[in-house]
Amino acid sequence: MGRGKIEIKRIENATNRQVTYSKTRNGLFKKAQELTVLCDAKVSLIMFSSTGKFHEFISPNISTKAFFDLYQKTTGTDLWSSHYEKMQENYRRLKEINKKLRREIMQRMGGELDDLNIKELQALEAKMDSSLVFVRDRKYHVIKTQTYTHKKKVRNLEERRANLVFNLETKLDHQDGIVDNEGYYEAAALGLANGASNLYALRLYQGYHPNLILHHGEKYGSNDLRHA
Amino acid sequence: MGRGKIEIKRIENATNRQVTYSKTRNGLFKKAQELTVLCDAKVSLIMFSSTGKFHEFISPNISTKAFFDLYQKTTGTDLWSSHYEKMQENYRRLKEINKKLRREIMQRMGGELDDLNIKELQALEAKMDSSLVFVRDRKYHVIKTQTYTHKKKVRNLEERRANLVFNLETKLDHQDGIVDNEGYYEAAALGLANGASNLYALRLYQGYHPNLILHHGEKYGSNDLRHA
DNA sequence: AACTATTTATAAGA
DNA sequence: TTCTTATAAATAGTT
Repeated sequence: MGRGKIEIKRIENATNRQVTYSKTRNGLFKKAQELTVLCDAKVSLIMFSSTGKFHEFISPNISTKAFFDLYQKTTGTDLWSSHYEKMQENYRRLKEINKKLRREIMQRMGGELDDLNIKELQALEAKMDSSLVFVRDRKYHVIKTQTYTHKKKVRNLEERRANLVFNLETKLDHQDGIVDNEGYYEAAALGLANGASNLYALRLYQGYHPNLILHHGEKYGSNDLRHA
Repeated sequence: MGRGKIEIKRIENATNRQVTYSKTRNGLFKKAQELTVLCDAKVSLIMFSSTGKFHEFISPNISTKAFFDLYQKTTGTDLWSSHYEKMQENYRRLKEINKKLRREIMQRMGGELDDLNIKELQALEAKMDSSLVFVRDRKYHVIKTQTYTHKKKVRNLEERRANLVFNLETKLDHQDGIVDNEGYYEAAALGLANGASNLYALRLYQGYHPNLILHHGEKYGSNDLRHA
């Protein structure tokens, strides 16, 4: 409808195409709106131009989501099932892996062993045994490192103590020339006791074996760090 | 547009409303089709009449699903999210659990120990140690059971051997009265050697300790099944 | 974006 | 629903 009739086929002139798109789109939206009001209908009209521009009309008495739900209910289709199925498959696989992991852990915790034969039990025991070696080695390494750090701290603190004692002795010498043991320990405590590691240093100084106080709940006499 | 102008408001006469719906719907579909062709556009037009009747037009160069995907991509909405948010949450939780299980296993295999402190390492070692006890106990139990079964089999086979030897001796006595050791063993082998457990029985009969042949790779002299 | 000649859509009636 | 037709509405080409 216009000055001349046009054939219904793609408009090759891009400008004309764009103008026609714009005019017809408005006409469609107007009609959709009229239909909504006049006939009490629900209309969803979505369009993308050839250049990808997006326009939408939807009857004001319904949301896009509700419209889609209605659409799917009416047509019996399920537009998200493909998405859902893919996820469901992933979920199922994850669950399966989880089950296996749990079983592996349970066995490594000493459960669910009933249907293992001797060979399997031996293999499991061997695995656990060698794993235990890893853990013990690691622990040994950590303790060694920590011990080294402690030793450095101790050295540092002993120096400070020596200085302290020296200063104290010098001072006392200048006062009345007498230094008793109690005074000695008090000075050491004042200088050193401000934290667990310092308590450790203090005890070390007093002649305790380091392993005795590194960790609690250990029997005295075990000198093997691998069993600490 | 018609014989008379009409006001844009709901048509109260149901018949008129239905007729107008039908006519306007056709007009819309025709325009949508024209737009698709003339302007190379993608159009989705879905409508429901006041009586719930459903009609749809969609540009032939795209599927409804693809259209919805395009719609969501363009608008940045996610119409499915509410449906599978719950599932996604479960999925996420399962993944988290899985990660923890893997870590636990890795640690029990002697890996990923770097960021454990001494306390944690000790706890891990203790756990693994006690688990090892479970596995050893189970193995011990299985071996004991198997040994018992073997013993029963051996008893049975020994009876058969005794019969065999008796028959043989009787036969030989009747022939020339001589039975040498080689013949003795041959007879035993004939009667017993038809499988691993029978080999076991045979060796047992020859006076070997069972543990020696139950499992390979063990040092002779270990009599503790818990270390078999 | 406006104009307008012309085509197209459709309201009312059959 | 469909057809007809008078008339309203939409729009192609132009400015």
